[in-house]
Amino acid sequence: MIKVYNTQTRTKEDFNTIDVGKVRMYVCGPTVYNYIHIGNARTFICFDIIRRYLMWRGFKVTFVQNITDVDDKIINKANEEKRSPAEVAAEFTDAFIEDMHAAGVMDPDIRPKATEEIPEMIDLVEQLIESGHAYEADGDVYFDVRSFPDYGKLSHRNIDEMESGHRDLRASQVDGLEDRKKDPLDFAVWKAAKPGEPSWDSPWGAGRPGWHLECSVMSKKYLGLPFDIHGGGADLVFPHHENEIAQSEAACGCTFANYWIHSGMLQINAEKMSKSLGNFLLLRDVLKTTKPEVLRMLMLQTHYRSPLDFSEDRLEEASAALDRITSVVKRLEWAINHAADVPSPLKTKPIMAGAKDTRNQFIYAMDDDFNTAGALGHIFSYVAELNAQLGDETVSISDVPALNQAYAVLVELMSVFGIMLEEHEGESEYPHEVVELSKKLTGYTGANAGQAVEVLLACREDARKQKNFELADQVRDGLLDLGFTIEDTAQGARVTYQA
RNA sequence: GGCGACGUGGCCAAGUGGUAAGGCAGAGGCCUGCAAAGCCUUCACCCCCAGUUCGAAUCUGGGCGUCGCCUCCA
Repeated sequence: MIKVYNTQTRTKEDFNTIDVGKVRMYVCGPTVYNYIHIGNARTFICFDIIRRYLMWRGFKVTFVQNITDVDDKIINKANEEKRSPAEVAAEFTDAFIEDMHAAGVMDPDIRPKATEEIPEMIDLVEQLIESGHAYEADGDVYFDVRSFPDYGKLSHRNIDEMESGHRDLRASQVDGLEDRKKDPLDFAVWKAAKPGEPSWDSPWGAGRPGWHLECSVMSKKYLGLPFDIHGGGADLVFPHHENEIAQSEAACGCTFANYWIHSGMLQINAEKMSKSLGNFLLLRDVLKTTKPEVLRMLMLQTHYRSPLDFSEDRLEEASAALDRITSVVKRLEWAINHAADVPSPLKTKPIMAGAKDTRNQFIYAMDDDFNTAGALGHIFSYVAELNAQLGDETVSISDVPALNQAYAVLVELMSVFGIMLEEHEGESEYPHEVVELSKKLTGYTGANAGQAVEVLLACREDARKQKNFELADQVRDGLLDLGFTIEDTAQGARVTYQA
C-alpha cells in the first residue's frame, strides 16, 4: 500500500484513488514571465518522479499542469521591455517547455493555458457570485472568505488569528484595497483591467482572472472534481492552494482534491534563493554545466518534503554517486559481452536474489511517501554486492542470465527516477580527431574514426606487451582528451566513450 | 505575533521503540607497469536536560539552535 503525506491532514495516509487503478493529478505550473529557476525545477522534478513511480506501479496517471500566461508579473515584464504581454508569455512558455525537456521531465498529458480557458473562468466567477461567495467591487470581484467556513483548513490557519498578525495588517495597508474588500483576507477572483492591459469582456467589465481562480478552473475542467492529487511547492500552500480550495469547494459543494502534496523548498548555500541575495540560479544555466541526471541524483538524495540545499559541492557529490551506479552497469555489460565457456567464477544465486530483493526494497521505500533517498540506499547496497562479486575473471556463459537480471533491475529502477542508464547510440559518432591521433601515433592511413580507435587500442596493447609504457600512455591520454576512458581489465582494455 | 519543519559521523542523508542504511570525502591495505574502476579494513556516545519504558536517535515535557511560510513566489 502506498502511503502519501497529505498536507491537509498532516499525516501519511493510505493512498486510495477515486477510480481503481487511475490517478488524476494536477501540479501548478509556472507563471511565464522569466526562465524558470532551479527551485522551480526541484518541484517539477519531484512530481515527475512521483508521476513516474505511480505509472511504474501500474496506475494510469492523468497529469495536468497549467501555464499561467496572464498575470501581473507578465504585464510588468512586458512594460519594462516595451513588448506585449502575449509576446512575453509566448517566449517563456516555449522556454519553459524547452527547459523541462532538457531536465528530462515528462510532458504533462494536458497543459492548458489560462488565456485559453477564460469563458470557464467567467462561469466560475458568476457561480461564486450567485451562491454568495463572491462580490463585485468597481469591476473587481473578490472571494468572500467569511462565506466559506472551511477557509484555512489546508494551511491550518484561523482567519481571526491571521487578521491580528502584524504582517497581514501591513499587507492590507500596502494593498490599499481595504475599503473595497469586505475583509482584508478576501482575494481577487477577477481583476478589472487597467488601460493597456490584456483583458476579456465580462459581466463586470473588461478584466482578467485572478491567479488562484485559473488553477481551480483548469484542474476541474481537465480532471473533474474531486481528483486524486494536487501538488506544488510548499510555498503555494498559502494562499494559493487555500484559495483554490475555497473557490472550488464553495462552487461545487464537493471535495476539491483528496491528497495535497507539497515539495520542500530549495535553498542555495543554505540561503533562500532570491534576487536580492543575488543567488538566483536559472535551470538552464545549471544545465549548461551539469547533466540532467546529476541534477536529478542530487534531488533524489533528499526526501522531497525536506528543504534541499543546492551547491556546487553537492552537485559534485551527486555526480560521483551517479558514476558509481553507471560504472557497475558498464561493468556488467562488459562482463556479459565477454562471457566465455569457462567454469563460473561467481555466485549467481545471491546476484539473482539480490536483484529481486533490491526491487522489493525499492518498492517498500518508495511506497512510503516516495522515500527516494531510502530507495537509492538499497540500490547502492546492491551495487556494492555486485562489485564484490564481479572480479576481473572472465565470467561463464552460464552466469549471463543472472548478470542480465542484475543489469535489468538497475536500469529499470533508475528509469523510474527518470535516469536512463542504457547507452544511447552515438558510438558511430566518434570525433574525427581520433583519426588525426591515430595517424600521428600509429601511422594509420584510413579516415574511419571507429577504425582509428581500434587501431589505437591495438597499438596500445602491443606497446604494453613490449613494456613501451610511454607510447601506451600517450595513446591513453590522447584518447582521454577526446572523451574515451580506458580501463585495463583481465580481459583487455574496457573503453567507454562520452562526447 | 501566528503556523510549521528540522537538528543523525568531516559533508550529505535514510531510519520513528530493540540497539545506527547508503553516498561523498579521509586514512591504511589489496589489485595494477602506471592509472582508472573495484575490493577489504577503518571512521557516530543520533543538539542538551528531564521523564515514560525491560529497552529511545525513535515517545512525552522543557531548553538551545537552524530554517521555512504567514506578501508575488515552486
